[in-house]
Amino acid sequence: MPKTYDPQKAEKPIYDWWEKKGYFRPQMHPWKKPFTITMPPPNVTGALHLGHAITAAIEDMVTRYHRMKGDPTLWLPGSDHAGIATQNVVERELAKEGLTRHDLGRERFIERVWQWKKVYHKRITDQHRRLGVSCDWERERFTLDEGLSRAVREAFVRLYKQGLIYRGTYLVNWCPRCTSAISDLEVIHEEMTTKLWYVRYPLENGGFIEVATTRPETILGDAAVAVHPDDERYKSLVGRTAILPILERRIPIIADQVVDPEFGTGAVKVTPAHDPTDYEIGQRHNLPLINVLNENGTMNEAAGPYQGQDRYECRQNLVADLEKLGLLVKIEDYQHSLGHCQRCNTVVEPYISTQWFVKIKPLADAAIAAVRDGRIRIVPEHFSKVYFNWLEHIRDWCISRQLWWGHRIPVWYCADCGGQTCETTDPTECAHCGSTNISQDPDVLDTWFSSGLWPFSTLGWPEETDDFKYFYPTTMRETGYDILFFWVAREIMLGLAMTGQTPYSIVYLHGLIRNEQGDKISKSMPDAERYDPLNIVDEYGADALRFTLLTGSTPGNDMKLSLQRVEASRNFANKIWNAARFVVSNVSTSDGLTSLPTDLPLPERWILSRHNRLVEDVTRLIEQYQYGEAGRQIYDFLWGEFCDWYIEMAKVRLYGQDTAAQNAARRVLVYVLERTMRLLHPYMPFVTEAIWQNLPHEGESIMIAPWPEPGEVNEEAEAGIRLLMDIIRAIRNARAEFNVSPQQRITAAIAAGAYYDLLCAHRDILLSLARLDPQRLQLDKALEEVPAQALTLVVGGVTIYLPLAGMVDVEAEKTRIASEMEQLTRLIADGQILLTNENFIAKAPAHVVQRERDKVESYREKWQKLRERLESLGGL
RNA sequence: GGGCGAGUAGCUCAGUUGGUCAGAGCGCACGGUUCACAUCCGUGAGGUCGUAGGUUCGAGUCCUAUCUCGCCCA
Repeated sequence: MPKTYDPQKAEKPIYDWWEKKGYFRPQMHPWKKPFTITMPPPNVTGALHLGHAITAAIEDMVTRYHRMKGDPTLWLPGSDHAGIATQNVVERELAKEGLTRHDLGRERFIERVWQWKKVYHKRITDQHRRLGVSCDWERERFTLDEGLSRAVREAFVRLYKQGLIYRGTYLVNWCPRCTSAISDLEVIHEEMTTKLWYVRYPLENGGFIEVATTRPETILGDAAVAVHPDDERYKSLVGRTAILPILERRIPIIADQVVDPEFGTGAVKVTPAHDPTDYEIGQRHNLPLINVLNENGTMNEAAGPYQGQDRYECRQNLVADLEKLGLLVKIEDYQHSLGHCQRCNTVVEPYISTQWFVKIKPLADAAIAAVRDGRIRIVPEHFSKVYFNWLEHIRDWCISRQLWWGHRIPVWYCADCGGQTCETTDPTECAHCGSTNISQDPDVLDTWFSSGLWPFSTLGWPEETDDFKYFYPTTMRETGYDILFFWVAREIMLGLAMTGQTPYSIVYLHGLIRNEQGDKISKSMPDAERYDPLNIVDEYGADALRFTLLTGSTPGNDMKLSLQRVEASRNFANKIWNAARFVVSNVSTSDGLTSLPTDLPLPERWILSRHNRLVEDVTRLIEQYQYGEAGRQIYDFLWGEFCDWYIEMAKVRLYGQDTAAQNAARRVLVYVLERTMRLLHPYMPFVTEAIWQNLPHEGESIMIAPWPEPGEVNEEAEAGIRLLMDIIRAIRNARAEFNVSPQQRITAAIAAGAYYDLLCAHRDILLSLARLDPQRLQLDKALEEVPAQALTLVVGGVTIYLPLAGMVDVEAEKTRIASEMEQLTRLIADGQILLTNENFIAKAPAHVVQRERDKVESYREKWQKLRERLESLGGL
């Protein structure tokens, strides 16, 4: 084993070997309940970022844990066609060649996207492999696969036939750059400072009414002016007619409750075709829908003289014209939130358009019930509230997109009778009149419609495949909280609607990864490369990145990833690598794992007890979804107990003469390290495999080794070693305080009292770890004579005298002891108060009271010993 | 406007059923070529756990109010 662990060299061969061996494929034992998790499919055109890395780290950790537990474990990978995002990317590529998708035509364009998909898909899966994911690549799926497309088709047809999917002409969110409708969720509201224009509309028969607007170009689509019915200022104007500037259309002045008298002048223009509130006013007052925009954001023929101008160009020109006419009163700064397209950041327009919608209320109600009655548990729990809050106020879901890349809407329109035909197989004639003069809807479905079927479409649904029957419902959905609505809620709704079952029983939500400054990491950041997971893996290793992500965060909380932490994790990998090196160099292959000698010495009983405790705690924490805490405990045990203490104690025995003790140490070193590597394996799969292969072990690979079962805890051994450690620490502390050189062996006299046997038995450990001089260590139950010029340390009933030659000033030592006694007096007094409190004695649990009593008792004992010392030094 | 979360050592953060919970890593200071590891070892300094009340024998841990920051929805 080389002196330094090199992840760059180690990781790739290990991964290839695992994959070749088929360890990622589950064994389907019908009598066992499987653990199933489907991977959130990354967008096929992107690159993996740290969000994917934490997803992979958590899901792989959970997967490896369950696999080792013996559960038939399936982690199913895949990717998403990501309609708008992918189409945008490819269109941008085409633009470089001076082409649009229309130049290629639908079929050739889609071919082009497939080519693109192929390249990026490979890149993403390679990146995932670098992270060590143990997913079953043979079951990998893509949302546009034939099988998944059939699932989409089936889901659409079923919902259509149940009347839960309908087509209608409504105001939708329209992105003029994507020239497509988008759903409410895909609109990003951003607070912005814009202008508020105050415009006077002339009244028929003279006078004016003044309105304020943030979008003057929509004046061209105005159908009315509205005021609040109780607004005294305008009461007399209601029912009269205003004349729209420029177009000179006659529009009514109406009264409606929704008008806010505080906004602007209290009178508002009403543009039913370009504003949701105005749309509702229009419905109530029977106003015409006057659409003034084209799909691409230019003005249409209804805009009169402005036809053909871009919406913002028109705005400018219109305002200039109003000014010329003397109708522009003033312009103010105005702060409000503006909707932007999630994919291209273009300002979204409310736009009248014919689209397909899912009638969401019935689905949402079922999804709410599933979480409310506990069939699905969300971790962390507080996200349930967020989930309910959204589903309770949900609006119908616009699922059609005016794109080419995606699942085409399976509805055919009849040119003869106008009827719609919607079937799971492509129809050749109209279902209503039998005409063959039918044509398919040109639009495609929202990507999230297919993602929403992911937990079962990937397993073969709607076919009753073996996989579907065995693995569905899946166990867990693990993802970032930012797509709780986009994805998780829709999966639950569609899962219940399609399969009658919840798609999983646990939703585990992780937080977002940010940089040191707390910014969301994005491709546009100047130092984005530093946070490219692959660069981090190259520099520190996949294990280091994974361990950092897993232990650096708590569920649902964002994490600022600091590269210093990744470095610390890399150091940890190297630390255990070296611990293994030490163990391997001291054991022979005959030091097997199966049986441990009975009658083990104290340090061995201690580390085994600590290890057993660890197994129990880690298992419990993982079962409670506290993955970070579990990982931290493994770290603390390996570094803080196994390396810092047990290995050091073992050295004393290994290099000593007692062969039985040597043997015990060797066996226990291997036993504990091997089992702890298994605990750590889900967190750091590569280094643990590399180490495990060097240790005596049973089986081919650590990733299919069984998860350790906890054994006995030995309180007595833990107490004994705790005392030894306290004594050693106290001596080291004193040495450092008095600047004794680390290599210098010092004299000590120890009055061990009741612990005489214990200390005698581990005299060599004391000598070695506290660097005492074997010739000048006096160890007795009690000491008859004690040097005056010595430092006194009282540790749990044991008194240690360190005559640090010439360094101890008796007067100073007396003062030090006195002040320590004073401190103890305070602690004893505090304890007394508590112990004389009847309420405390009566109400606190017995073990808490007992602990308090023991504490006070030990303070008293220590105080007494210090007092004796003080007296022997001649008091103060 | 509605909802959610966070405020704990200089920095980044743990602390899940209220009773060794006042912790870790990094940073800092001092000392170290101890035969696994300088990607290391030993020792140390530092926080009245945002603020004010309350519940309780006992509260970073529960309740109320409040301040600051962040996010989501409308």
